[in-house]
Amino acid sequence: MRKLPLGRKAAHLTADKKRPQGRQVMWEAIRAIRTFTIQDLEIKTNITQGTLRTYVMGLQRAGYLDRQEPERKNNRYGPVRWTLINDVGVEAPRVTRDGRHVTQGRGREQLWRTMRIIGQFTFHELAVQASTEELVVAPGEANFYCQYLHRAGYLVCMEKGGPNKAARYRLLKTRYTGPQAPQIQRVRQVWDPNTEQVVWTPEGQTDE
DNA sequence: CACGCTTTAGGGGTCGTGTA
DNA sequence: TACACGACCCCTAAAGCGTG
Repeated sequence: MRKLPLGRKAAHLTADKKRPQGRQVMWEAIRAIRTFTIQDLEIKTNITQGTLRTYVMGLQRAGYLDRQEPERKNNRYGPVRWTLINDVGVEAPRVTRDGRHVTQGRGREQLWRTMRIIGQFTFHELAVQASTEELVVAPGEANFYCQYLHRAGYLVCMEKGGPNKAARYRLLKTRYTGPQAPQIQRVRQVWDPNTEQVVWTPEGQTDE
């Protein structure tokens, strides 16, 4: 039995429905049992204690969990018990191990949401509309995202781009698959986390 | 149980080149 | 000139292991 590869796995691998991964599984288990020890979670999720611990600590520091100090008996401490005190729903909170909320991915989320709201746009317009006080979306980033969503069939081109003129795109209503923004992965394939499908690859086949 | 270290990949962005 | 597009870089999340 060889050790599994270390490190983070690609999104399209971890999103396998049969083996939903990591944070979401832990969060669902926590919501199900409300008060628990790390051992309880380990039994319920089959996830190693170290991984459970990092997430539990992050949740505690971010205010989702309450920690009850272990009782001391026979000079030994019992296991720490944790209680869910801030249940925010089915989506697992994204926190670091020191309790900060993760902001990565917000840019794409804002672009995706904005596309749906404004309907049609050039990448310049999209970047402006998607920008907030906390996070300014760079036009280049909006452009990049548009290109890939166009290839993947989410966007149709209303007017071709040209000199001094950015292409105008429209989001197909039927291709709004859900609130989670499609991701462009390192390998340049487009992954839709809503449908859990690869919707475009550089090799060209987009349909399954 | 807390914490530090390591590894791999994702997110976000810049930059260079080709082109109309 | 401004857009299209690919190559590359930096930071860090996620997951695991080891140690005090």
